[in-house]
Amino acid sequence: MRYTSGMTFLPSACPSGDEKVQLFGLLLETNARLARSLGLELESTCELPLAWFDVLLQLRRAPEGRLKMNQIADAIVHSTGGTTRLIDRLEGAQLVERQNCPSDRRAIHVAITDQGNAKLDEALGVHLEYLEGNLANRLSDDERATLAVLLTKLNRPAKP
Amino acid sequence: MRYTSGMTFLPSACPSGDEKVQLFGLLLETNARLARSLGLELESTCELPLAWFDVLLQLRRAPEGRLKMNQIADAIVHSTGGTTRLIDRLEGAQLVERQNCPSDRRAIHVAITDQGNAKLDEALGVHLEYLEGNLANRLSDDERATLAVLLTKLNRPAKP
DNA sequence: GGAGTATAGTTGTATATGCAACTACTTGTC
DNA sequence: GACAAGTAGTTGCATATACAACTATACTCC
Repeated sequence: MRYTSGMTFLPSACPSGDEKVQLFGLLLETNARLARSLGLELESTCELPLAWFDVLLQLRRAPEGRLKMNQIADAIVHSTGGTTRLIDRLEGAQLVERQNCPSDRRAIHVAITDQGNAKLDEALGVHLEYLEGNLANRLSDDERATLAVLLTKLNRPAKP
Repeated sequence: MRYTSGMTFLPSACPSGDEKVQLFGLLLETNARLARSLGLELESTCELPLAWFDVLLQLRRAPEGRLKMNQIADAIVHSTGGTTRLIDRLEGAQLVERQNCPSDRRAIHVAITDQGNAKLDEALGVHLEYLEGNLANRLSDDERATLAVLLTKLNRPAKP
């Protein structure tokens, strides 16, 4: 390939090199790699899909260890339909249970069970080890703190 | 809820509050939100799924505008089987084409077509506008540069 | 207090993806 | 130069998820 004039590369139609486009691509790629490797790790050592782990973690963090369906859907960024079936599977495995919500009969409380807590503890062990080798390894304490700040800014919902 | 002693919260079995665990969760969540909103945007305005956009972008960045199947699979972080079928769809839409590789008859070159380039230009317009409103909006130039550095460190393959 | 609107969750259906088994080709070794 | 081992890509099958239509319940405003 030869370029006859100047220093531009594919000048006309190539904002693919744009700094923001690259950053966004990097975010997607990094996430995909980490999610995949962690997913394989959890699946092979705990038989726990990453999505299940995510649900259990959200539940543990929640007050009383339970959330409504739509809160889960939002927290794990799934559709409500997808969440229904994901919870079906978790309930089938007895890691969570559905409970009626007395104050709103449309709503469902999803609570983590003892089995779910035990499974989560096991998975957190694996996860922490994973993070030692893949996160703490690569970023210092300060860098991790900075990253957390930046991601938090990015994560805020869009303006109306 | 009351706590009788000290300041710990769910003390025994709760590294769910661990700083690294939180950071990792934040990364997954941020990514999921951004990917979803960009995907909806691209789909509704260009009829281009995010995965297709990703492939086209990788191809444009590649020298000669083409890559082998396994390079694509790696770049977009899919399995090779998944990539085969993704490329099937893109080829069906005439956005890319498969070409034989003369030096290795097992390999396939996937090249972006003129139609593919046109579609990508259209999508990049939408993407850039999206990034204005969702990335440039929230992070300064410096912050974006920092984020790029941190993600790059995170994105490196694990040690053997 | 009843009609209309909004919200929570589920289900039918379509699609996208991963894994494992497979074919075809290449490379290395003796 | 043939056989073993490795690599590139495809395919069968199972599964996970999204979207849209639907049901049931709650809220609002007249």
